[in-house]
Amino acid sequence: MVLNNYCKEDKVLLAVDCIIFGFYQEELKILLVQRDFEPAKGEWSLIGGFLKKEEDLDAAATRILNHLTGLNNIYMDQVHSYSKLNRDPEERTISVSYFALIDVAHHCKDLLKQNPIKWFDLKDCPELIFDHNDMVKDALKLLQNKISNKPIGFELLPEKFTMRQLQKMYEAILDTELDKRNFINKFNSFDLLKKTNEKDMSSSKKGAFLFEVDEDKYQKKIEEGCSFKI
Amino acid sequence: MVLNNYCKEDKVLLAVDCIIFGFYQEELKILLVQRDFEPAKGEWSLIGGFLKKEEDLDAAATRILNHLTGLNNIYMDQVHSYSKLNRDPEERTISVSYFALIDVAHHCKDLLKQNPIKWFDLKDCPELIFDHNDMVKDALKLLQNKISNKPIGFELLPEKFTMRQLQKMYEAILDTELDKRNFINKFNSFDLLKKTNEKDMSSSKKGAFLFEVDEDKYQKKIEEGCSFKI
DNA sequence: CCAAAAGTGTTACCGTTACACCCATGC
DNA sequence: GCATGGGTGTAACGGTAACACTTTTGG
Repeated sequence: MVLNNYCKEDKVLLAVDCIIFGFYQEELKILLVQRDFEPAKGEWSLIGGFLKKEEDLDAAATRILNHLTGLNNIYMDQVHSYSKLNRDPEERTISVSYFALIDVAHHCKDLLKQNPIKWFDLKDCPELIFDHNDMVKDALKLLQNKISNKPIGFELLPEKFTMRQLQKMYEAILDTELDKRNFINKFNSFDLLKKTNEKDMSSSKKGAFLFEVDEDKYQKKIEEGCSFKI
Repeated sequence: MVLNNYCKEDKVLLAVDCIIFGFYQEELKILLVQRDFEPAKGEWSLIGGFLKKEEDLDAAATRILNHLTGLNNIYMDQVHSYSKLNRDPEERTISVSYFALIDVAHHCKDLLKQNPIKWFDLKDCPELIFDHNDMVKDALKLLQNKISNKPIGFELLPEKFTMRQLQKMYEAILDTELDKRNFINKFNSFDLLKKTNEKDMSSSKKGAFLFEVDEDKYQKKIEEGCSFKI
């Protein structure tokens, strides 16, 4: 058995593609870029780049995201590696996908203007190049799975949010409707949130109380590995 | 924004490492190889190889597995990609891990003799080279997660098996004890198995009926995406 | 005063869990 | 005849799901 029979010629180009999710107007959004170079110039694509010698995959994904959004400390998760022989017609490329959750409000709007990037409703996502549509599907599945077990959804919301926003976010991600009272009861049972004295007045006359994550409790619960099944 | 600024020098070596699970003696097992070359000669390692130009990752994993076990049609799932800068001290290598479920009974014993490979109790797994211990942990987590939602565990068993074997396999994977009656009731509610007229006489005097998967129902249920929460 | 969203508890139902005894047979 | 594992059903419990009315206030 020979395991170390590798050839330098078998080295490949490694790309990182990011499925960037956002949430506003009660919809799950995805950030896409219009390619300004061949092949597939003018078509929509995930935001991506190539792995560099001096970084690992997580660092590459972070760099690519920071470059396009100006944000640091973005929540990210590796999803899958894609390697079909002709997925990139230009050159053999393996791509590792990451999904990212970003708070659209924090996201620097200037960069949106400087770059040919745009938020799309996930439900209204255009045809993407290569196998990027598959990547989006797989990323969504993983997100749905993750959020059903860990309360990572906060990453999509501003620091303070209403219970209704939180619920709508879950509904958008899971593509389902949830009962208002059951949702609140369930979420309160997790004991993760602090009620603030502030109200959001933008969506009703009465106003809705804003909540925020109790970071101490949040960290503790995550470490304990509690179940957050919604 | 420049997305296509890749350099040929950033190409990397891509490895595939397989976490091969088996099940016998009521224990979850893992197949490991003792390295017969430097670096880390003599240490235990996952079974792996390098991606070749003309194949994708799934094909590479299949090839590596077939080479060592002689088996085809092995159940496999990609787990994760590992890319820490110095994970392989010899040369920058990114590794994509796969877990595989194999029926140890079908697995050709000659290959075990020809090669420095050996089955270990997962609980008794030695220190492995590089980040292979992490790979095993991650693979086990994914397996536990998968088997809680899809009935893939059959892949570890011979074609015909007793309910007790099935239960012990779940117990081994999930590292928990299950109630005999509840397990059988639950599993029967999935309506996936056919009772045969044969009995396994090896573990009791009365003998235990052998069951087999009803392939038609199995395929249908998988497609429908039914829940198989144990 | 009315429209529109916020906020709040209780009950019925169903799935999960806990649990014990008889059966068949080889020795 | 007895020790060993095989096979079976029911009842209590707990979590999930269904459900409606009152409150607030800007216009």
